[in-house]
Amino acid sequence: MDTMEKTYNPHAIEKTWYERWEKAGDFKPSGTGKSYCIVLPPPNVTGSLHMGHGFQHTLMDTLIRYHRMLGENTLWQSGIDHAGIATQLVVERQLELEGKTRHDLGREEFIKKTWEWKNTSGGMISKQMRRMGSSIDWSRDRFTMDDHFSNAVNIAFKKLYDDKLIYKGKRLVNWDVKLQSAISDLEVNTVEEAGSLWHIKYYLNNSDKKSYLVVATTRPETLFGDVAVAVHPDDERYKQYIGQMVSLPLTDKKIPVIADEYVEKDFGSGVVKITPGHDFNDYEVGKRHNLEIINILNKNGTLNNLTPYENIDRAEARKLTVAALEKLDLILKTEKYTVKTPRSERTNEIVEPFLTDQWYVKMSDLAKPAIEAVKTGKLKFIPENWTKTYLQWLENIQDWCISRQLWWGHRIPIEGETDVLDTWFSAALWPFATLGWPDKTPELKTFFPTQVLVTGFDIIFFWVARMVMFSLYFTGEVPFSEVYITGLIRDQYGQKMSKSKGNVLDPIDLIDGIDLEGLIKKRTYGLLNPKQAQEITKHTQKEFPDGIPAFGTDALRFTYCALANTGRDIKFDLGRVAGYRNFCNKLWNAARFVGMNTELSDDISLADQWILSKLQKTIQNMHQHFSDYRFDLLAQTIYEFVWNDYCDWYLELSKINKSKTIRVVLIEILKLLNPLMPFITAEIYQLFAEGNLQHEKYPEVNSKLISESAEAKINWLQTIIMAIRNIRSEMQIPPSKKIKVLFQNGNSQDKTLIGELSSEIIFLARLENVDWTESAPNPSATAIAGDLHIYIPLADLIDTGAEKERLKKEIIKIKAELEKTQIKLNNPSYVDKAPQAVVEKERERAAEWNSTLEKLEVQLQKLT
RNA sequence: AGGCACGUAGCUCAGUGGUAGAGCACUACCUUGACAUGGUAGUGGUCGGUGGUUCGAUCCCACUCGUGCCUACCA
Repeated sequence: MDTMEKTYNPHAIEKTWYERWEKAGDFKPSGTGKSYCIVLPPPNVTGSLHMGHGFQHTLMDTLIRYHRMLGENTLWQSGIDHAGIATQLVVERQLELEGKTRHDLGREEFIKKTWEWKNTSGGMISKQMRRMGSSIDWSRDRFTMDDHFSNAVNIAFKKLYDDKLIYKGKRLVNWDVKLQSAISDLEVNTVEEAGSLWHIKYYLNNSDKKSYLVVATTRPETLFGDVAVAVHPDDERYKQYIGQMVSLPLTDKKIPVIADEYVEKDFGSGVVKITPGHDFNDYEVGKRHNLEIINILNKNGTLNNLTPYENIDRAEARKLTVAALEKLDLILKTEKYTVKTPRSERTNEIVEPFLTDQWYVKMSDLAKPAIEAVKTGKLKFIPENWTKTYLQWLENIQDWCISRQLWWGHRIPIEGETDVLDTWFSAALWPFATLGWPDKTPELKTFFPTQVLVTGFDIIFFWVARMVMFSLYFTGEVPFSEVYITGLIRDQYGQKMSKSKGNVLDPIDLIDGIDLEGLIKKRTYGLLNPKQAQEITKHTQKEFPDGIPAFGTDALRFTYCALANTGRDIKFDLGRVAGYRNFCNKLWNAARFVGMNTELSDDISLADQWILSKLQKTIQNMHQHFSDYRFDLLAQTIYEFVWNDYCDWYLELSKINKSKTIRVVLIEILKLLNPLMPFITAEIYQLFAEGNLQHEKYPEVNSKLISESAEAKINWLQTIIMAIRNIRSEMQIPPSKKIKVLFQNGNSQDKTLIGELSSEIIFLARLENVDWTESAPNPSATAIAGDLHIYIPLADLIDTGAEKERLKKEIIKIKAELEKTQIKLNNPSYVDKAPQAVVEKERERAAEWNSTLEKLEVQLQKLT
């Protein structure tokens, strides 16, 4: 077929297809058949496509395309998340370049500016998603801040409020001092950092300065907010002091010694300072003992006028406090100590417990049905073990702080409120609000509940659980019946891909290729630390001395599928992409070969029967793996069929006898592969068939075409061929050298098949001819296949020494196997207790090996 | 502290209560009639360790050693 290049060129193929599909409306729901819907986890409006997206989108698209080909009414609902904090930070950073803050603009103006940013630079990702081949009906694309969606958010908020599931409360929250906003528990990461534990004297009697209690703390600067010190009620050392007063250092204040079980006797000194305004535990202790709450911080993390260090940041104030205490000789000792520091996921600032008014969703009642849904099997996690993670969190759930002191987001719909809602509040409505809720739209009716959610385990709490709760609450339905949890893509060493590590790969670069210079530029762009940039440049140079070649979308998609194992880490290895690029090339050339052969017979040969039978089993496995979400096995199954069965054997056999089956099977392969590799399959398909591949029906098993006898026969052929090839190779007989093969003995099947398949044997093993013999020619190389002896006369070919070595090697191998088998068979309890069939099979094996061994030994004798 | 994974060939990973697999890498040979992004043949593993159940364990159970992650209020 002269239209096909010799080498597969992804760029040329992928250029035009997507646009064609999109224009033709190929991705719109068909409107007929059973409905199938996946909602896309909405990428952040600030985001660009990273490996995690590429991976998850590929899996979703593969499912979507598969179900579309099953004839289902298929919708992949896409959209973008307004990403409150992330987006606000981006726009603020831009203002910063102009020397402005958002406060210079004012709220209205700032929001306007953010919309402008969204409309010009936001949503870059949808362009990249098209490059990945994601078959999305873009006309249904949604944005969480669209009018309709915002309305849904308001309705949801009001309903929760009216049902008393939303309340406003003054309590300690996690306060991000940089954002100057509350954040939720989930947005706080606890990291272990080197710190100190200061042992501070709190005098019982300030005037004589003799007796004191020792308080151990990691945060001495908060002592200005202390309202008590606490000991364990059973702690004999301190029992006598309970109820007495101590002097708070650096102040004139007297605070009581209280008893509370929260105190661990064995930790530190066994005496804890109680600072209800700045510690979650102390807050609870304070509530139990009716203690005052003193706030000593400003919103920006500096200390306030209740302290001597007004407007000085916490960290600096800590140093000053310690110095002041040291000066008064109030520090008994300072221990090195690993502190669990809460840091904001967004800004990486140390989060402060801070007393403010915030809005909360009461979670316990919402959680119950969400727990039930999983326990009753209405909602299923795949892999199953995530069920436990989900349940554990829901069973211990805390109320959710949903107000944020930001400007970009859904404003809380109540009189006089300036706060906005946590982005995850709107995200929790995603599966039904995108389909039209609260209106009773046809889409909602048709596609909700959806079938499966594909996402990473990192947002099970943030998103999955909350969608389930809200969905059950607002619609009475689970939002999806299955949740497929993917692993996280890491680099080839198992490291998380991150900008600061400089190990990020861009899916688009894997598709289009990138030179070393470009890659380094990308990886080091915007890095503040020049040393870091040097490091990254160095390891990038080492790893990609020639940059990254263009692998094409199909190869990348196939790789993602092949790597989708059941574990939680996926090490991304470029070698795999190259391998699957080669697979594309293999398929391409197989098609080219098929195209070159125009004169095809209608006869069905044994090889045809065999490949058709193998095809049925492949089809069966593909369906099975799709329903199990085993994308890795999906990839493996079709890869093996195409390469090992179709190319290595069937097309080779076809060189003797070309039938139309070579085309038939190729077309079936294209259909099977299309959901994984939409571009190359579409390109090849148009060369062989009319119509649109993605509208074709996904192949179904035709059990009439399964032929165990054809498989057995070809299997026999393969054994014979491989035996001869093995001899050729080990005897160093050049491939170009045509040789003679002689058969001896053999059962009736051997005789029939040799008669039937002699030309195949001659062709595949590169023989001059085959013949039967009464006795082994001497010298000759020998292989035994069951009853059949295969001889290759050596006289004019090679010295007998090599053959003797080869036979010895073979004999050693067989002896080892035989020994294992005999140990088993000599064990009376094995023969007694193991199933009859297993024992029988073992006996047959032993007999066969015995006979083979004997024959090989005879042959070895002859040569010696 | 609790929970969850993982440990199989040099690397990345499948897998099964009954003969241990793939891809990549490696070795040798081959520019044979689609494909050198290829072909053919091969090397390579006491399936983390110990014990138990079983006729039989890489697989099931217990313990153990490593690795990673998640949750949690020891200042």
